[in-house]
Amino acid sequence: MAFAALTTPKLPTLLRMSELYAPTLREDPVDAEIASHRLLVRAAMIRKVAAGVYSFLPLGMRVLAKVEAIVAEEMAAIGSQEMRMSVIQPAELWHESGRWDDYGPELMRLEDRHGHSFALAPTHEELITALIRNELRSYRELPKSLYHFSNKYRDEIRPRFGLLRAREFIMKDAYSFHVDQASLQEHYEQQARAYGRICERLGLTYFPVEADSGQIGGKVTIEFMALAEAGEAELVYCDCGYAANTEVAEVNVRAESYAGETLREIHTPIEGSIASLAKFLSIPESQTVKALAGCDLDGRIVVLFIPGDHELGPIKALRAVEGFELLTDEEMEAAGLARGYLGPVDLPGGVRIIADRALQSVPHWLVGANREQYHLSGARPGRDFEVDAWVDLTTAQSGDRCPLCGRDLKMARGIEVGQVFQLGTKYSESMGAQYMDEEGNEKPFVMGCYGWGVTRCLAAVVEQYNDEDGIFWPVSVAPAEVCVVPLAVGDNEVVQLAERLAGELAAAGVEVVIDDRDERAGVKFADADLIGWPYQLVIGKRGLAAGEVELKTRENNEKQSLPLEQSVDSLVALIAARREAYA
RNA sequence: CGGGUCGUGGCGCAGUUUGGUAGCGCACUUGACUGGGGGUCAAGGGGCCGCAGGUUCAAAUCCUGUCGACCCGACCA
Repeated sequence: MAFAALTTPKLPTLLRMSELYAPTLREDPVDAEIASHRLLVRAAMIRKVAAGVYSFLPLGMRVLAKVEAIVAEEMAAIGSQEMRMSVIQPAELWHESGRWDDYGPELMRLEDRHGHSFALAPTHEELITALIRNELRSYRELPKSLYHFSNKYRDEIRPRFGLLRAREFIMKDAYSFHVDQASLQEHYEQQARAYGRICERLGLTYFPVEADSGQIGGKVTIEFMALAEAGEAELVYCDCGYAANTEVAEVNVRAESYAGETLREIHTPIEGSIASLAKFLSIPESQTVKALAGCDLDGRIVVLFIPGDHELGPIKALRAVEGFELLTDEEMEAAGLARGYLGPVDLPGGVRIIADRALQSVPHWLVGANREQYHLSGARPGRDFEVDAWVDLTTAQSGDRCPLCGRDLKMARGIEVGQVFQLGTKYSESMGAQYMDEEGNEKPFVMGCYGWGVTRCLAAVVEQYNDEDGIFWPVSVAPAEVCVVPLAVGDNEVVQLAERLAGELAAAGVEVVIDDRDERAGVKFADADLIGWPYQLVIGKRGLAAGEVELKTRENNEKQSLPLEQSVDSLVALIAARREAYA
């Protein structure tokens, strides 16, 4: 089953800089720190409306339209149908799913004049489930996959980095409905492959990574991470293809013993921290064991032990201990725990001990002695203390080993541009969305959902495609493919030739912008470099005298001379080839 | 939510310490020159100094309140 994509760009193929609303800025906006934020504002793609809220100007809009068209094509290719759902949603639906309360202050709420409550949609599971539950009734109609582009609203604690963490943003979200897990699995894999293709067509360097499902729910999930230093997510990856978010990566951690196996106390007149302990004993931090005191949902105290050179993974801790929260200094004192010198031996009664599974292979541990300025070496699980549970607790880091091939993992930062989830029956059960199977039994739909951050991926592309002069867009999403730059505006010959070439390129289907403003060369070059047209066709008296025009490739800033009369043909061929590379 | 910084033409900033005619650069308008990397000269237009109170003969400047923005933090013992 295939559907034509509805969201297709109807973009004029010949733009005039003299007419375009594109107020570029010479200076960086003060509040912009990262390249994408800085350059998208300077290049007149976006303007800030409020914290984390942006408008798109014509240039940004053209890029958006192209991104959406690519996403729409890939959705159509896997049989997902485009629709459009409302952004204002009745509170009742959110009460039904339980998320009116669970979502917390991040959910933007409003009331109408009658006092009825609404949510501004942060996502659309509730609405689509409510939509289909009375109208999609039979197994014969399944599977179904639907998607839409819409604004999403999330009242972030701290919006920042321009489009990367915004309170209003555009997302493509698809939802699928199935009779069983096998059918869901099939579409889930199609969606994941579509996301890979979208990344490639956008020119993004990316990793699909194992991830946590967070507030959306469900267990299986893959995040699509565009690599970028400005990204807020951290991932580990391996040459063998394995990649995972450090928060959930189940990797093999190296942990080591310190000294002999006899239990003995060491006087450590230092500040109670792993770094100072390792320094004091002149050992690597990996030979120490870090203890973290917390409590569970009922307030019962739990002490977690992890290899000293690692950090606690908060998501993993929550999986191991329901409602896990770290104790404050005061709470530790009240519980009689020695802050900075915590250890597993002779803890107060009733305190549970949960240890990272990597420590299972460490026969004896270097740990706190539960009294100020003393540590224990040779503490042996099973002999000196009992571990209640062995689980995976650490945030993955470089130097950990790949769970697939055992090689050392590397770390990178990334921007999460998309995520695919298997929801299962979470929403269909809580919201009573059922279909009738072959035997006439009512069954909850097995659901999947698939989010793609349209505005965020635009920022991700800029993060990967910028230099000191501005942006260099991949041809697939550039606001136009070629900028024709006539120099010497007073010169009729130059101007007329530029108009002719621009017209011929446009007629050949190339998206062209002509910089027909009465500006000096420097201004035109600076704007063209900033905005990031992939190619600049420079026409000036100098070249003309030799019967040549100049082609600048923005990606590498290389310039080449083209014979005037062949320039259109060769540029048309070049653009066709570039499009092919991103198709 | 905690800590910090800041709100002055469209943008970026000075002026606030020590109260007394609201300034600079860019942008904008007009004219002239100029024309291959943000040009030059000349003449212009544009601001209740975030908002609300207060002190004072007089407030961008001092006081109180309020709103907003930005940065750091909010698990990393």
